[in-house]
Amino acid sequence: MIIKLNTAGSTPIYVQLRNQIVMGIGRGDLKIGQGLPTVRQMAEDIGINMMTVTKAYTILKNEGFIEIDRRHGAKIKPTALLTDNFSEKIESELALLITESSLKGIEKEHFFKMCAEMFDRLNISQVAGGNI
Amino acid sequence: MIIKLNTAGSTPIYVQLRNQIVMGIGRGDLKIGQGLPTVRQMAEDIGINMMTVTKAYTILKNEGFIEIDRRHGAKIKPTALLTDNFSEKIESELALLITESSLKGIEKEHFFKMCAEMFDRLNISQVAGGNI
DNA sequence: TATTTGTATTACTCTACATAATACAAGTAA
DNA sequence: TTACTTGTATTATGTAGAGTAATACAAATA
Repeated sequence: MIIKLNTAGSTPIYVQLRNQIVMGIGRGDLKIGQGLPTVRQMAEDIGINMMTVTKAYTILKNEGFIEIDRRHGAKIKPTALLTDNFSEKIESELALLITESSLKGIEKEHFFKMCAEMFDRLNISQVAGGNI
Repeated sequence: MIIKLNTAGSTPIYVQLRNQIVMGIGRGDLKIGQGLPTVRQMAEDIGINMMTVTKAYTILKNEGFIEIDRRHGAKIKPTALLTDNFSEKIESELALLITESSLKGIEKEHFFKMCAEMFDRLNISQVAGGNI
């Protein structure tokens, strides 16, 4: 999968990497059960420090999106458990986004249309022959 | 309006203040045409530095949510202009939020229900006798 | 046994955040 | 005019996070 980082922006690299992996799973570029590159390999591939990759992987592990096993490496997990924390995070971010959109004149119908398209574009899939 | 800040968290104070003001407009606590407290007053009210308030106000001004006039102070603007930048920001954040939600097992229908409730809760209103 | 893995530690530089103390021009109100 | 308030700007300081770099180590693999 191709990782695009914006080192000029203010968003931390480990956050960008974490988000790109999440989006990669959503698009189907990364499949459930598929292994991620090792922290050293990923660091070399995208030209950043190993510890920065570790930080992103650790967050993804804590969020339940991947599991890390020394024997099998990092793997994409099936549907992650929805915790109260994560639920609150999603709701508060969504509320802010909807308020901003509305203040900017985006109609409810248009917003829903955008959401529908994004949902339809999702392609969460499993790796061929994967035993989940 | 009541401003709640979480100084323990990692979100910068000026970002929290900016978000709270946006949400305040959306809820109707702050009405279009209404004046915001001066930077010095706001700083004193919520117990932070004047420059931190200035930072939040400047962002809101650049985003088109308020206008600052030395003669009239800071005022909430009517519907802000939707720029390409802001449109892209909303779309990318929404895409990430939808992907995360879906990976966490939140169904499309449930997501739409949340959105609908949030839209219905909005109460963007004008100040009484305000000449916009 | 040699290698790879995730993880941990320490040290260092750089930047952002927040506060503090002033200062000043523009506008307001006495 | 004078005194005050306003938004804005500057400089300095302390703290914390981000990112890199160089190692180190136990667990697992080949």
